Amino acid sequence: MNVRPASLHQRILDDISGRILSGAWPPGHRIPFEHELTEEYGCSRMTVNKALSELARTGLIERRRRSGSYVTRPRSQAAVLEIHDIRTEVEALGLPYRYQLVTREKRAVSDTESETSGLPEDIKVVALECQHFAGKQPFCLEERLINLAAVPDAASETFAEIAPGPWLIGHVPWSAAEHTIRAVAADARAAKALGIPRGAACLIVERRTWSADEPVTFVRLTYAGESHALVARFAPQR
Amino acid sequence: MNVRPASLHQRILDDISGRILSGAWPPGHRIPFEHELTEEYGCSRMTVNKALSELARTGLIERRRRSGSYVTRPRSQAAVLEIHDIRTEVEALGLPYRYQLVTREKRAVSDTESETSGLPEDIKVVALECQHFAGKQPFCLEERLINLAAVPDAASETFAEIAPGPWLIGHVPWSAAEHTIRAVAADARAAKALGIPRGAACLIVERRTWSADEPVTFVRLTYAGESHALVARFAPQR
DNA sequence: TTGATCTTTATGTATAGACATATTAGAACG
DNA sequence: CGTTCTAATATGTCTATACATAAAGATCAA
Repeated sequence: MNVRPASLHQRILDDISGRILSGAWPPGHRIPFEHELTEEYGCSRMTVNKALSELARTGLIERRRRSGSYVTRPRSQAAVLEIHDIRTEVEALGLPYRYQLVTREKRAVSDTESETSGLPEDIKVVALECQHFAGKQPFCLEERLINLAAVPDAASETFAEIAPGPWLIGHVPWSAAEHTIRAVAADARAAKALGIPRGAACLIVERRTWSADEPVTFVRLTYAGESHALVARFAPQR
Repeated sequence: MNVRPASLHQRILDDISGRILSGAWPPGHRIPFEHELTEEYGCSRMTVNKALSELARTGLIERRRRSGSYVTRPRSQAAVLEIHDIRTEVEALGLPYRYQLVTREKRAVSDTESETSGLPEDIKVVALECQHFAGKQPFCLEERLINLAAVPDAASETFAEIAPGPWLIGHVPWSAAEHTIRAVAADARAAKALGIPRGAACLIVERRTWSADEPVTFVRLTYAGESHALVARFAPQR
């Protein structure tokens, strides 16, 4: 177990979440009032409150004034998907990573692109096509649009040496993102770029990124079907 | 904006996360000490501490004793993937939902199943194969193993009327889950069940579920490629 | 120079008390 | 009987204070 004695509010939190996760306290069950826990643990209300507030923030319990705190009913499975840098993914496989720029052009967003990317039509972008290799094998095809209004520096970057993903992380602050994940059959371009037959299953991850409500970039990553899986974990605590 | 005046610690939290998200405070930047914020906001240290502790818990800042608090460098994009009940997904498309049990047997976990599912070998399970329909079209193929040691009630449930997903939510407490998402070519069984040609691209979502460290269930959901996409959102704060 | 020890400092945890606020059960009233 | 008001109560927020603890820096000794 824990050699280092956990803090008191952490112990309270662990005790309660343990009872919920084990099913001893089913959804809807009213957990003891703060003043009851105060007595049970011989501590002040602030300490109990810290534990319960945290449980409420993570969604394990729900608090109602004047009424008490209740175990929540799990609704939808909310899983946390960690989306890593491609270099990191490749190196985690123990393979040498190589990046290669295929095309780069500065132009306006086309009609159809606007539709798939969610970027407004006619804005100026840098359009990139890149390949990521794991060893000799192509690992991922990247098609990207970068909004020059949001990231003017992108105009003077060639992206010959550095991949746009890591470059953007250094040039744009934290941002909101939306990911769409789906399976498609490889079209001619993807088949050629990934060295797979046309029609083979591919995993596509599309990401739209905003910073301060302004669209920053749209990227479509295409992985050869069997070569890549996304993993998402859900654990109510820690 | 907010009509209801936010609490003070929430305002402090919003101010700081705003400065981080806008890029005003880049990764690595040391944010003011607690005693400085105490003066700036004219409040007690506990209030500032509550805001900073929460920012640290969500990973936006990192706290170092004797040194201060620092804006963290975004490592990987962590996106929240909402995985809904299949009925909900289908009805969100405006289509009538239908569930159908295909096979149900009680048996031990096989060698190969143990490998893919992560369930220990030789434990007793209920093995199910089910279909979910959106209108007339097959929408999703579900293959599931339920650990009878963890969920003894599953032995006496036929699953003819209710799908195992919703049934389990009512019979198992809060749990941890791991999702794996990938694209594969449809094998013969999937092609038949989904009404698509062999080799067509399919999206596979596999979920392993535990409750209190005991494996509960393994499920593989196979969607016809174009018919389904997963969406994950990332917003660092609220 | 190196290593051990002390000091300082910012965060980590906890307390006891205070007042605010939402909500509900019950009382009073029409 | 339904409605309105009131009092009770659990949570929400905040303060002022206290001591613990980890770690950076300074000091001193080998």
